[in-house]
Amino acid sequence: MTAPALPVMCAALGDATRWEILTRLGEGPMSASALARVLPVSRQAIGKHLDVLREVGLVESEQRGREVVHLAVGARLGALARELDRIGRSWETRLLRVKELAERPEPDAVP
Amino acid sequence: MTAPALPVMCAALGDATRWEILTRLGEGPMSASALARVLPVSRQAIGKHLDVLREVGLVESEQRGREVVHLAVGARLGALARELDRIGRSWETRLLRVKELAERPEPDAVP
DNA sequence: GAGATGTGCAATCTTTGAGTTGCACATGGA
DNA sequence: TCCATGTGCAACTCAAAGATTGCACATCTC
Repeated sequence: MTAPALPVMCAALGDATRWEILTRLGEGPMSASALARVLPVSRQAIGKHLDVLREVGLVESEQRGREVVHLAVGARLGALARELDRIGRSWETRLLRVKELAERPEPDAVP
Repeated sequence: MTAPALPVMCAALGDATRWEILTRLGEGPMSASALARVLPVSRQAIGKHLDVLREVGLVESEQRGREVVHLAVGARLGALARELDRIGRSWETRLLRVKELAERPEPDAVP
């Protein structure tokens, strides 16, 4: 799967219920019904959240007998983290350059 | 400012227009009106997005004469990235442990 | 001082998304 | 075989979020 756009990835993580789900799935594989027993939402709602998370690669699902178990994919979260870190650094360096220019009184005009 | 909860941070980043805004602000300080001239949304809409971004610390604002200029805060994005990376790693290690147990045929019953 | 530009607040509209209920179907175990 | 459990699909409700328009006020510039 190709990496989804940043806003889509972040939107998938921008919901409290989905974080609850991810936290459980981070501890081990679970079925939608099992999640529904633990969390205060219906199985159908959880199913939709799992769709969203699977869409961006944060969750993988596997048929296991009668049920389907889901699991959180840490590697995908790590990839997102690296990308965000890269962007944050670029903002910082540009900020530094702007400040440097501001503090230098007469930086010479461009030839 | 104390770090906002993860879902809130991610929700702030989970919108395409806000990413547009952040991208511009990452290149240098801009006013809301200047952003509205560049982006295909009204100044008021941009103002609300800036509120959201400022709320989670991704943008800082400064009165400069008649106008208010805004700037993207890379450090905040870096902090989020580190936290996501930490969580992603924890998922991976748990996954490894589960697989280890699964591959070991008879790991002794709990006493 | 007059006009242009930038900002803030409020009311409104519209769409999206989270959540629910209901029903049909498959599958594992007694 | 019967029943409990798990899943999938569809229609519906409801609130929140993105976006717009309109107006009042401040401030820089000519």
